[in-house]
Amino acid sequence: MRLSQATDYAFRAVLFLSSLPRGQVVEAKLMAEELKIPLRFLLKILRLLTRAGITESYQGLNGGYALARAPGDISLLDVIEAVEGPVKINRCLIAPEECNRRAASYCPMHKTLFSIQQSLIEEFRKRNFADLGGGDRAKNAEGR
Amino acid sequence: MRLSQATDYAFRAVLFLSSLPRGQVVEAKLMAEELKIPLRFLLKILRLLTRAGITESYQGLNGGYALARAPGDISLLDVIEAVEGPVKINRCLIAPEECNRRAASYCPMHKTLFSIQQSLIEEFRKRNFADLGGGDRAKNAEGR
DNA sequence: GTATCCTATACCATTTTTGTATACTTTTAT
DNA sequence: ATAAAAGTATACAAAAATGGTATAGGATAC
Repeated sequence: MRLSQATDYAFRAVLFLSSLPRGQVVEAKLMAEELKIPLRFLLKILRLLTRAGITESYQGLNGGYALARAPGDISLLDVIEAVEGPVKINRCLIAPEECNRRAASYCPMHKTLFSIQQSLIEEFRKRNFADLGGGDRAKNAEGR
Repeated sequence: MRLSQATDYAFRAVLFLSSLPRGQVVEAKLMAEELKIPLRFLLKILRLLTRAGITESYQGLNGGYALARAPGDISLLDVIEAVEGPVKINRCLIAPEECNRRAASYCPMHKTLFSIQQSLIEEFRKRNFADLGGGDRAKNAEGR
């Protein structure tokens, strides 16, 4: 019942990028040092974030990564799903046929876990990276 | 971000016991067959549940397991904690020194994840095994 | 055209989870 | 008493997931 290390790293990376002036490009090597994340592993994670439209990548000299959207438009859920895939708190919610009693349709356990899962997802959706520390500077930079 | 197979088995076992008349003792072998759980693995899980005061065990001939409390007094959280230990959704919430930025005290990520964790825990605490399917029969058996 | 940066895929090591085996203790019925 | 039927305890093994690395290649600015 725990988020992976990769997701934790992803949070940090997005939080870091959120703290920079909008559009600022940073190379992965710098982020890796700053955030104490193994470079290769961070690169892998950043590719997931890019594929999910959370970050943008720039190849070549002076390349790097930047946020693809405003911090306020990136939720914790977005990052989690980009890295881990959909949030599913139990096996039977992933694939009903894994419920070896084949009881998914009427199993009360099923219904209850689904409901809890939905409220967890909602919690993750509610929080974005402007609400978090990094967002302050970003908000200021966008001039309020 | 998923409950373990062991926890899923534990849910089933408690749900099964909840569906029986109060105090009824059932041997592990029967439960294993009924619920399609490997016997040895189930025994291990039942020991965790017993240690947590959720089930009671009886040794010797005609021994087995029964619920130690009424289904309505057993929450999903009780079972999860018995099997997996405390619910901690991120590493930095387990051991602040694992936050390799040593920023636990002021890190906004930290605060936010903690708050989400608390509401998840609350959800798990709210649901008990009388509310679930098995509880019906149990409630009836206790005569309402 | 080359140095610098990202991309893609495959690989490996470690840890966690799931499941099994072995030896032992408790209890009850005979 | 004692044998059979249960649970207990610990250690071990297999499998899956996770974390991290390596290698080869592609894009871009200068």
